[in-house]
Amino acid sequence: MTLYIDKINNYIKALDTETLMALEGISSDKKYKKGDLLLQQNEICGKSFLLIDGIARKYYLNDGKEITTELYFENDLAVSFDSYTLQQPSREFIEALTDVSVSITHYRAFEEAKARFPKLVHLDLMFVEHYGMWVENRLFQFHTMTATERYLDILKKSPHIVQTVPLTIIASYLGISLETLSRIRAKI
Amino acid sequence: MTLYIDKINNYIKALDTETLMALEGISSDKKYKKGDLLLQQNEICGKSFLLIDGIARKYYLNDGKEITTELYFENDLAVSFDSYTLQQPSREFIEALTDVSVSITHYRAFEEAKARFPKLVHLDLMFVEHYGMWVENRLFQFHTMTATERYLDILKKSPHIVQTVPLTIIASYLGISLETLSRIRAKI
DNA sequence: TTCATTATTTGACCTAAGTCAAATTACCGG
DNA sequence: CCGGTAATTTGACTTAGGTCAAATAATGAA
Repeated sequence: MTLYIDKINNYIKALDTETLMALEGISSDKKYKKGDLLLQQNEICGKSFLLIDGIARKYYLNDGKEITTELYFENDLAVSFDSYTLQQPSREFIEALTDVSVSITHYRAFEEAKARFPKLVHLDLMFVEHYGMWVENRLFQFHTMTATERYLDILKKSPHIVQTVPLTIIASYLGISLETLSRIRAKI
Repeated sequence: MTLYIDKINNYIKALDTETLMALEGISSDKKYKKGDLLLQQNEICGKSFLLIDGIARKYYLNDGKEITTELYFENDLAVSFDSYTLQQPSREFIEALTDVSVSITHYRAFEEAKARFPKLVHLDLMFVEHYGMWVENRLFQFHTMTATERYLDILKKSPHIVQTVPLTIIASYLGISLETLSRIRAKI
C-alpha cells in the first residue's frame, strides 16, 4: 500500500510542465500554531491540506467525546473526505497537534484545474483510491482485530505515532478507553 | 449519500453517445447460480460486477471463519476494491447468495476506455468516491456504535438485508457472533 | 407428509473492555 | 528548583459480547 504512494508521487513527477504549473499555481503555504483548527465542525471542507511539517489529526465529537479518525504527518493529505467530496458541512474537525505548516489547495480551484488538465482527474482518482484502501484496511482492523492487536499493529507499522501523539488521542483512534490502552501497554 | 448515487446515474445518462457506446461495448452479461463464486481468494480481481438481479456478498476468511464485508443488491457494483485497484491477489471472495445476473466489465478494457474517453476517468472517480464514503461510514459505525445500534441502523436503512440474508451472514457483517445477534433480535 | 438438514434460539459461563475514582508521574512556566 | 496542571497508571467493579453446548424451529427433497 505504501507502494501506491510511490506510484502517486511518480505520477506527479512525470506530469507535463503545464499541468505541474497549474497545480503549483493553485497551492499556497500557510502555518498554524499547535491547537489551531484547520477545519471546524459544520464548516464545508473547501480546501485540502498537504502537511509539510508537523502533526495534525481529524476527529469528531460523539456525545461530548473526541473520537480521532486520522493522524497526519509529513506528506499526508488532510481533508474531511465526505465534506470535501460532497461539499457539505463537516462532522469532523481538523486540528494541529503541533505547530504545523501546510500547502493548501482550494476545492474550487482544483476542480477548475481538473477541467483544464485531465491528468489531474486521474491524480484525484489515485488520491481517492489510496484513501479508500486506507479506510478499508482500518475497517478490517476494527472488524476482526482486538484492541491489543490493533495497538501492536500501530507499534509495528507506525511507531512514530506512539512516540509523538498523546495516549488519549491514540486510545480514541484505536476505539478504546485511555485506561484500556494504558493496561495494554503495561503488559507489553 | 444515496443522493450521490443519483448524481452518478445522472452523470452516466448525460454522457455523450460515443462514451456511452464505449462503455456498453466493454460490458457483457452473465448469470451465476446460488453459491457460485464470482471471485476467488488469491485471484486478481480483473472484472467489476454490476448486479442486475439477485443478491451477492463479499467476504474473507479470518482463521477459518467467514467475515462478510459487503452485501450486494440490484444496481450495486461488486469488486474487491484493493485487488481491483492494485491488480493484486484478492483476500476476499465474492459469492452469489441467490441466483444472480450481472453485467461484467473487465479492468483492462475499462482502463483502455478511460484512456480514450476522459469522462470515464471522472466516472471512475465518482464510483471510488462513493465507495470511500460508504466505507468511511461503516468504519464510523464500528468505531462508535454498539452491536445493537449497528443492527438497528441496518433495520432502519436497509431492511431488505434482514429480510433476505441469513442471520449468520448478517452477524459476521456486523462483526458479532450469531448468538449475540439472535439475542439482540429477541429484545427488539 | 416426513425425515433430515440447516437456521435460529436459549442457557450457562467466560473474557475483553468500559467506567469511575484515586494515585502517580511527567512536564512547564515562573 | 518548585508548585501546579496535564498525562498516565492502577484498582475495583460492571457490562457487552464471546464461546460452547444443547434445544427448537424452519425448510426442502423424496
